[in-house]
Amino acid sequence: LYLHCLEEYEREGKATVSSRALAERGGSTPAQVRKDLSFFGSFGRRGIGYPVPALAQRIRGILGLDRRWRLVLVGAGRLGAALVGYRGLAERGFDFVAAYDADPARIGTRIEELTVRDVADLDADLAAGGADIGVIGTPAEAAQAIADRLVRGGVRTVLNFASVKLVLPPEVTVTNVDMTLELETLSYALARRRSD
Amino acid sequence: LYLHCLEEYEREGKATVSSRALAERGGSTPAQVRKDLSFFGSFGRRGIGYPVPALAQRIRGILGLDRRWRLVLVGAGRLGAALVGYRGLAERGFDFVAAYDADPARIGTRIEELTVRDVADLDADLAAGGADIGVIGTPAEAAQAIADRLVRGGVRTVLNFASVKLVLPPEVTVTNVDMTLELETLSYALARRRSD
DNA sequence: GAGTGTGAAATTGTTCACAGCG
DNA sequence: CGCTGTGAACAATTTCACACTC
Repeated sequence: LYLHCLEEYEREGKATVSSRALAERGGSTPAQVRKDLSFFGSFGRRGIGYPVPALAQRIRGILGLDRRWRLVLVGAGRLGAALVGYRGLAERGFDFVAAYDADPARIGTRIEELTVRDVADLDADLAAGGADIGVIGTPAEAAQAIADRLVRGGVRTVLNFASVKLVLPPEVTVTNVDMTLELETLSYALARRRSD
Repeated sequence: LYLHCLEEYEREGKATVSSRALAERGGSTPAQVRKDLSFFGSFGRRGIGYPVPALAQRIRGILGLDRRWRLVLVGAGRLGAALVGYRGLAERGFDFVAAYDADPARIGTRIEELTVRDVADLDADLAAGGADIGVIGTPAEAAQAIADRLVRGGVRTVLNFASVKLVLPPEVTVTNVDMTLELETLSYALARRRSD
């Protein structure tokens, strides 16, 4: 989040920014900003603030955004296609190198520069040339089996859009994006409002 | 999350479930489960556990999932189309009642049963028949202006897929889903692994 | 005996406030 | 004088442990 704010300031041409300014943009507090940033080192100058481009570059390094990562998509439905087509990801260093599906109607179709491959090829492909991040866009029922195959193929990081908690070894990092859950949270906010 | 676990147990036909079992499925701890559930009341029986269907129904009520909510989509790109087409949302009580876009090439096209309308009609449509939740699938640059118009039209709950922090009055509940942010988090996990 | 509900203890996270530097 | 970096105070959350019930 700090990086996103810093990049805004970069575009505005600001040379330095104070913890107070960062906090206002990021929805935080000045003390919180200073504590968070100090975890990784002393980037600011007293009396001046934080140097915008240098700190942005530093955070990019910390986050590993100074290199490119190889992504494979499994489940090339509309959501998957939306992701592959999203230019913002390539700009940030995330390259989709393959897309897979189990549906014969989808296999062979093109999404941007990728041709959708048969999910049966997944294991062999992973063995041939690895991937850094596996993106799961399959229905919930298929997600766990696909995740297991990704991990067996050497993938240690998974972005999961299926609405199930994946059970994977602890060395695998999983991030879940579950629209159902998000909407249920909003539903709770709406329900609260009505009864108050 | 507890509701999702309970529904799994419901499908399996289990009549009761212990805090320990819920914790294992949900990736939590037994004490945490008991504290969380006790916030809303005493649902369990000592020595037995929690009654699965009754508790699920109770949580649905708490979350407001015992009624239907009206959603409008603004920004009918691939992501938006994927959301409108996702059957899981209708099953949970979330109905898309309209979709809008600014691109003349998209206006008039169909997404499932919806015809994409001109975003210029948004304000009048909201005045005519309200919506509960606004879903923003526009590019980042357009998101704030659309959010303002949604709020002026009476929407008090927003699901935002654009990669910007929306500034809105405090009575409006915003949930952000930002793939870029999620992938950056995974990038950090990958970068950490390499340097350890 | 199994398992909830809950105060009290332990831990974790946030805010304060100020010394110290540019 | 403005603003960071940080220990100390404070607040929130999680875990413990046990009385109580089925």
